[in-house]
Amino acid sequence: MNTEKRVRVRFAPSPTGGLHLGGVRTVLYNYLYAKKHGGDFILRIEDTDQTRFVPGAEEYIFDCLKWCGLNPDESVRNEGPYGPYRQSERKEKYRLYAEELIAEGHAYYAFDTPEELDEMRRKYKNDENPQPQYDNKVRMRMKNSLTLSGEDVHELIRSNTPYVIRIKMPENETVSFNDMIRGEVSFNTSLVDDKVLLKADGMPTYHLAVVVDDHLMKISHAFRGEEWLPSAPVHILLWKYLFGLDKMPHWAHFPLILGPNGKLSKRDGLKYGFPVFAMNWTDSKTGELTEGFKEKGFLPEAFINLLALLGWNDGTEQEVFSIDELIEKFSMGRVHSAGAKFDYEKAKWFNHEWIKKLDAGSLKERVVEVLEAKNVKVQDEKLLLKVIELVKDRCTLLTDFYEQSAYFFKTPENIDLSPIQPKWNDKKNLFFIELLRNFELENSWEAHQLENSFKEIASVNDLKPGEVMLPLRIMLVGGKFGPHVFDIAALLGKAETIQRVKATLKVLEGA
RNA sequence: GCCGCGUUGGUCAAGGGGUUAAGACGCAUCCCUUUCACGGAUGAAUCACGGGUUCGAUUCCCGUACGCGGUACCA
Repeated sequence: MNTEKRVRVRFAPSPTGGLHLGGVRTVLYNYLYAKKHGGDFILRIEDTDQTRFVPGAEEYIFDCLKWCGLNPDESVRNEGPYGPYRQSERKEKYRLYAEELIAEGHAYYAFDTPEELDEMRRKYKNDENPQPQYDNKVRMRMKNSLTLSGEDVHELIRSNTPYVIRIKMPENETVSFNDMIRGEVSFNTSLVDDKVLLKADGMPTYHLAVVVDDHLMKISHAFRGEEWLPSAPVHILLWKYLFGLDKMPHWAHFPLILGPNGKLSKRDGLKYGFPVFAMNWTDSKTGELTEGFKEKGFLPEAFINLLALLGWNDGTEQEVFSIDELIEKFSMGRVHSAGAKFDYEKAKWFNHEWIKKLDAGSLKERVVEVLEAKNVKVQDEKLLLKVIELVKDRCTLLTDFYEQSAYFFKTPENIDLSPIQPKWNDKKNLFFIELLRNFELENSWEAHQLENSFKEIASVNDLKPGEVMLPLRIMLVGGKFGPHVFDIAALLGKAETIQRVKATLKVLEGA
């Protein structure tokens, strides 16, 4: 195997819809590995299935990667020397290799129609073999260049009979390779089917394309999800036949990210109320919107962090990592081999940690976005920064900034009086009238000063400060939450504070 | 069915022949706080099972069970 070549890794999604958590983690591990080793991260679009073309899906993938900060070094948007980076545009390249395999006896033409394939499956299906494969046991009974005469084959091709090219899996050989995460993995070739390499429309299947492109693009390390492990022997053999095992990239198959039942799916998200895609995705056919982590209020820093730790850790107790720390500390050897169940509670914890960790300046723009989406206008940036600093500890998702800070920028529409109304009395009313008078005379308008005079007036009125602090909070905030009341009043300013107290007092008096 | 990969608290997990089997999330209780959080403390909760190997297995080997993945002219 090539050990000294420049590190080049690739993420090869098929642009068919939303970009899944597991997909982003695959991107991340590829990216981290590339950056750690000073290599290249390539994005290759696997769009060989024309029936599954989804408009906008490719752009969406770029948007997601951009949001995550995992931009490729080479892609359809940033071509390197190994383009094109879209497989549909490389169509012509694959046939040659498929023909080469046939010439060497490693593949064959197959003319079986879909109906004939169905029939074969029906015929051989039984309890012992519920899903018959097109393999060494049946290939000699099918319509292909192994069973037909050379003349017949030529004639069929000449008459434009649709055909595919299948790999001819050897019988009873052991194919093994060394997976960077799992160690040696081996397969008996008799149990693997004769996968289609080139489809009737002339497009390659994933199996051919991945090998050819990894070779042509000089990929040094091929990383992908565990769902690909069963077809690895096909890829290994293709490497052996076409380019030589010594040129083959190093492999690693990442553990799956599981949902409550099996491989995490879009459905799980819907069912259990958490996002599965990186960003919002709208199905163009059904119009169905699937919510993304971004829109749910996740920071990309946290999203990356949580994904990195789902299947990997650095062996210490550290859990919060910046992307630079991840690049520094990542190693394939510490990636788990077992699947990890996604835990949304823990995901939120990561986000909370990142909100607490980031300073107001770095949070600013994203908070403005949240507020403006809810029609809260922010004019005063200095105020905004102070507000963020004051409330960020109590925001788990970015969207929480709305509830936690909107009242600084506009008078609350709903004042929840239920916690104070039952205990409201003349004594408290008098207190607030006096407090208001005091506020009017106050010059410094600073939290400590406000608190001191508040307590003084309370004791003069024979009230415990606690009895009137909650009412003040509700008058200013609208509910039982938020930072220290006097910090709130200080930031609200004299005029606004007085106005809010007056307004609510009026309601309470009227009741 | 067959093939492959897995299996440490509910979840993420460290550890890997001798440990009181870390830590985190979540949960519970308490402290702090006259709100809600943050923070701090404490607690409940784990090596799937059976055989080996060994003086000694959670750790190594083999089975079994279970889970997941694959079994398409989809990736």
